[in-house]
Amino acid sequence: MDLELRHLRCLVAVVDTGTFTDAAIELRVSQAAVSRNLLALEGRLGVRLLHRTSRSVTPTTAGVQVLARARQILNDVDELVAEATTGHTRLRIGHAWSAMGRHTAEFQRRWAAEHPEIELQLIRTNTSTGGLAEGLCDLAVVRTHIDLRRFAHATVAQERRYCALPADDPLARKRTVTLDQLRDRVLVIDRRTGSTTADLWPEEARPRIEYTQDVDDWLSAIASGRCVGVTPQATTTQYRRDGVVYRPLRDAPPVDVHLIWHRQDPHPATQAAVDLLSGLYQESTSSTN
Amino acid sequence: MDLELRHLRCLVAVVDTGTFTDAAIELRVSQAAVSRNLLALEGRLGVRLLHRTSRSVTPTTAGVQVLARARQILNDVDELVAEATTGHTRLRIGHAWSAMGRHTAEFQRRWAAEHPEIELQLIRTNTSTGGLAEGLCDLAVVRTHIDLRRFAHATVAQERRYCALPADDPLARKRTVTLDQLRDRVLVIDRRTGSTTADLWPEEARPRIEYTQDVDDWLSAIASGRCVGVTPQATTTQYRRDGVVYRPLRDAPPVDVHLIWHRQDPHPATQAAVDLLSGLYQESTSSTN
DNA sequence: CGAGATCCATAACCACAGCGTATAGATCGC
DNA sequence: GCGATCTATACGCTGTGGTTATGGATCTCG
Repeated sequence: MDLELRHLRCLVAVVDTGTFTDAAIELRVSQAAVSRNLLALEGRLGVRLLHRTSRSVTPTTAGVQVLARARQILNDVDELVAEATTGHTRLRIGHAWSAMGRHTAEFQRRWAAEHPEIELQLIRTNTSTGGLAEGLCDLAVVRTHIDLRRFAHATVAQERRYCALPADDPLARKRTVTLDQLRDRVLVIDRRTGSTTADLWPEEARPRIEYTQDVDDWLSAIASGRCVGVTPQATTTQYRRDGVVYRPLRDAPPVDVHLIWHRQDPHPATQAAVDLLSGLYQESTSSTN
Repeated sequence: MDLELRHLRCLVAVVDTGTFTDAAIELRVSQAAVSRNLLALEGRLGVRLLHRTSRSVTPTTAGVQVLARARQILNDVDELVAEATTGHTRLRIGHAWSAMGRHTAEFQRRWAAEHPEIELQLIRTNTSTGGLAEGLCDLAVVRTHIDLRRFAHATVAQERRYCALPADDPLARKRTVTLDQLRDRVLVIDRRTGSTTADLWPEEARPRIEYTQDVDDWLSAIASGRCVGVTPQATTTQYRRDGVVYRPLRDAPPVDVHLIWHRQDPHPATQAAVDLLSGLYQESTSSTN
């Protein structure tokens, strides 16, 4: 037997109303139907979801878990229906860290002007595909070098890499830094966004490496004076902290900034967004260089 | 007729395989069943989802939209089943902006030590309830003063407000600033996070107000020298930019930091998380004050 | 303490939703 | 224009999910 929405609807109705009987009324079916649907659901999942006492029904630990997801799913289904029936559309753009840099505001302005009927949702993600693989967005702006065969893509910019140093580090007195000067330091890498940073050095001449789980930790590690970091230029204006300074890495290759989207059945507005974003990046590179 | 997962499964199978016939094989039903399920779905939504030519099937504009959501939903259902059958659990904590401040890392460490069986997901959100009302998380850390009757809550900290000034502003030379000194400036408010900022001034003596959609714009507006901003203390270490400096607002009341969660059927680990977080905030206020 | 009320599970039955088979209709390749 | 290939429709039939009825368990209260 396959899991169906019916089962989830029963579950939330029962928990919301507090009894099988009332849930049945709300769902406009008989109490017996509710009972069997829940037994079926519990059987399918292999877990008891509800404590039944003869006076009231409360979810078990597992029930609470399932309940949260079930509510979410039913909500998404409602949204799906609403969106399809009203013809409303939206474009979700995932941007990793600060890959969109300064263009965010201008992009939103122009998009609103050119495509007022399509709602724009900007989603900040830190996964390697900017949420595209997970279906969280229709178009993503990323830096990490992902498998470009999986997605359609456009390379819109190149960014210089910067070195993040403790303010009192001797290297901070220089205007620029080289890879070799970092060789004997401890390099801190943010696991989610810096996965390829280590490859800047040949395998036999790498700094010692530490990992952090998010940007806050990453900054803290550097501010403490213990580590140095490497990051694309655009992030340097956004993630700042006392005790951390940024210097250009003179001899590191630049990072590509890519737009990626689904090769098959792309969101209809994707091409328009790609064009607009490419244009913005284009303008800025030609003017600032 | 109610929408069921069966319909969505048919849709994605058809688009993935490219034909009704192959989709039917994949789903282990007859081709006719697939055909009718899709007609039913289209009927329910009132939109044509697929272009049928006798050679291939491609989704319409509306189809692509629905498809993305359908994939998401089916994925969520799979996760629900997997989670329930394996007994795996997770706790999702939504934190608005930087309301968790410096505690993030330490909290993760301690949680992993004390509850290794419960996966922690930290979700950055900017909605007024930190994603709690939308079902995106089980527990949220927020500053905005929401309707506390809707949720269970605990107040864990109070934060001083700071004023964000252009670096070359005359007020930037002072150590602290007062509300009255900002009265004739332009105050920029981030629409999602600063909804109550304006209330600091009596209605008749308010600065002129401008709104921005996100933090980047907010910082830009101040860096340009055009505006000033007001923000809780914790954000000042995380959102920095050249040309923006922060000064304590001497006479503004502090902001409360709340934990909020669902009053009924809370996630089983919620109480443990509340206790741990409260403890962390407690320690820091007693040590830094 | 026992009668009644209340609630979930089970049983027995039944209708129709949804499936399968067969086929018509449409479109493409050759 | 014929065959191949695809979707839609027609038409029974089966089984799923519904109904009503009832049993068993628990709580309420006289």
